[in-house]
Amino acid sequence: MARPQAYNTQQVLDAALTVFWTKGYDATSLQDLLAATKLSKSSLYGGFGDKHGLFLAAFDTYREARRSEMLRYLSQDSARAGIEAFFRSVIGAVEVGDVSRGCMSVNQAVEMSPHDPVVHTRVESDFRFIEEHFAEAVARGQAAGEINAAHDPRRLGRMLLTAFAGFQVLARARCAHPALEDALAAYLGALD
Amino acid sequence: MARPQAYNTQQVLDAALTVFWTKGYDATSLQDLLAATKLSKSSLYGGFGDKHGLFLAAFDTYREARRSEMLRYLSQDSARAGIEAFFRSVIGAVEVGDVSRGCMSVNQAVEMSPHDPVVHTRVESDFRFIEEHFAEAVARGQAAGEINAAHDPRRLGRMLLTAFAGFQVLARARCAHPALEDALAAYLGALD
DNA sequence: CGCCAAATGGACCTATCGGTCCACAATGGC
DNA sequence: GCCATTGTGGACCGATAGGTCCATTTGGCG
Repeated sequence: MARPQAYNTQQVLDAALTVFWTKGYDATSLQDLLAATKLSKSSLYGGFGDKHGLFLAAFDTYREARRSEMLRYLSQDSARAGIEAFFRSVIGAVEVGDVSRGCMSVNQAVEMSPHDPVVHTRVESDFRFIEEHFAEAVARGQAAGEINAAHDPRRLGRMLLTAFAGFQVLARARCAHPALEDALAAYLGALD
Repeated sequence: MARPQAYNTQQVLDAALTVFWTKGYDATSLQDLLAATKLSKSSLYGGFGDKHGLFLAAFDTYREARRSEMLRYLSQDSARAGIEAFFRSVIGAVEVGDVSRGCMSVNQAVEMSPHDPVVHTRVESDFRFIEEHFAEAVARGQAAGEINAAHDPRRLGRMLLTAFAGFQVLARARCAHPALEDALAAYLGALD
């Protein structure tokens, strides 16, 4: 019973996500969101509570998508090649679209995490996830003889996490590809 | 002739800087700035043009201070120890104050650089500065036998730049010290 | 067919946003 | 001591921020 909702929740979240990801939270106005989602104000507030609620919902779909994307890269046969491919995908994302969006978790680590405990928790969780899966990939690479077994996998995982965050910042600032390729080469060398 | 200005420009810039650095550009309101600087609106607009102008002026004092700080660390006798000390200072800044501020250039690479060409230019310049001085320090360390001479200094400089940005992001997100110490150890290992 | 409950459109609200303006205050030169 | 000039306080501005409210629509179920 009752009137069925006229919008597709996932489509709305995707549209909202694009705006939040590109412009950040504060710089995104309700107007921007209404224009992007084609929702009416009441539908937005009825369906998602408020701007912050919509943000969290959109952010969560982003997080989930990015996590599985990372796992897809890392899960290839060669763990070392997986790590390389993952970073190369970050480099490749620099020129997509007119604005480089970087990684939303990194962006939010900078923008909201310091002042918003709810966002902070999510960002922390994302970073832990990244670190752990890097460490696991490193261990796998070591077992396969692709990565120097003298290194502590957790240490390298933590190094790669900082590398990841740094790459995403430089990507958002439209850093030139060669610089990132050079850095990547150095990181891969550090695995030897 | 004419009435003398009642405020100290540098003090005002420092006060404004603290707010912009902590909260970011968009989240900082005129009210915040007037409260922090104790200026009247007309003095602020008369002296700095507008919010954006004040931001740029404050940002520039920040950039200059941070550049010389970096050089101070790197210029010690052992280039390798200088690099280590520099990164350790980033780690040490995590717990200062109630909000971790990170590096304003990194923060602005995320917040404004994608949409603001003027800020973008400054951020790019800062990153180039950091990369170059890392590379130079690496070369110096190689000449002194502290760093493996087989590495390309520019590559390592670029790696350390990504490391720097990553550290600052994690610092702003209040990442725990041990994780950053581990990452630093891995980076230092990569210099061997 | 008619009723109920949820979804919707859009008017409306207050607070605050960044910014302008002008009357007045304060000084150094004459 | 007065004038020219710059600095300052605060009233004022339109635009927009995020958010609420209610009348209307819409569809499934009895």
